[in-house]
Amino acid sequence: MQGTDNIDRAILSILTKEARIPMKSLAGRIGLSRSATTERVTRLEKAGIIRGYRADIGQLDDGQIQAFLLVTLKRTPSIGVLDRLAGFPAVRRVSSVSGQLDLVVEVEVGSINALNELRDEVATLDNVEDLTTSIVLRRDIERV
Amino acid sequence: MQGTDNIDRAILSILTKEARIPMKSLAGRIGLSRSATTERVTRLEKAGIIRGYRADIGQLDDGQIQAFLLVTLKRTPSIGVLDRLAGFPAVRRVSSVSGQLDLVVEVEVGSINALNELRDEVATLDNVEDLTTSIVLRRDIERV
DNA sequence: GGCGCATCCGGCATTATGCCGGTTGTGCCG
DNA sequence: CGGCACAACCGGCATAATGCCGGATGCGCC
Repeated sequence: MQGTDNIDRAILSILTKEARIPMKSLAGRIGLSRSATTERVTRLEKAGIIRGYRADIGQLDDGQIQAFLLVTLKRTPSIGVLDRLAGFPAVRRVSSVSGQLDLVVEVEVGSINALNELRDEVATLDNVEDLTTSIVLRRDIERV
Repeated sequence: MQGTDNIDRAILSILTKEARIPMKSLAGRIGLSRSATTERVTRLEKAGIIRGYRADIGQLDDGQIQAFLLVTLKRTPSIGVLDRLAGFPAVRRVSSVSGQLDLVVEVEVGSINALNELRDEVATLDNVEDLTTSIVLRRDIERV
């Protein structure tokens, strides 16, 4: 077994845009048999290179808002921390970019509690320098 | 037809975490028949609520870097602009949050050209106020 | 009542998948 | 050199999932 080669990169590139594509079609596009393709994808999944498959949600329901938590950290957070945050039902997306944490949260209007709980959770991180919560109504968001 | 109800929210919640789940399993979890579930998912896709399905890539190859383009815009960009940017092969993710544009790009080490081309493309947007390109090596990123 | 419509269900033909066994190429070592 | 181990590939068959119907049910409305 070796690392990620060009075929794997092609697979990742396609799956990044069409995660629900049948393995047979994926195989056809990259020029391999179905079984070989499935094998590669499985390997990528087990190796943690493919972390999972997510539906890309465009618009939100009117009955919901999106909240953005922008947090400045002293150092890059561990995967464990990010996974814990991502485990919150309200959390849509977590990204971390060199010392900055960016949460995209979906909350029911009227139940800002979920947002506050999450905010508290984030605040307990030992390396938080600054914490900003901005709430943006759906209409202001064209795409997230 | 009506807007997004609780069943749809359940569907979205599951698909957000397991986009490749078979419709049959999804149906079982939300307590509907397979055909009804498929119908709902199809409706969500056509309505643009589900924009697509993406593989969530964890680690990157050692032979690659990630580059982050942080752009400040005068106004929220149109979906067309974002889609055009997302069409670049190197682009992993595009997000836009109330006037701020955030590109996550994957580029081969040594072929910074792809990054520069993208940077130029972004610079042609008519409402760009500020453009910052930061390049972060893989080791600095625990999760994106 | 009777109509239109959204939503649901089950079934059947088609397609995709999981799971094999078998082949090929490559590096290693006696 | 011959043989071995192993990764990576292929095709095939039983099983599972999907696409695509027809038909039931509930609801608002003229």
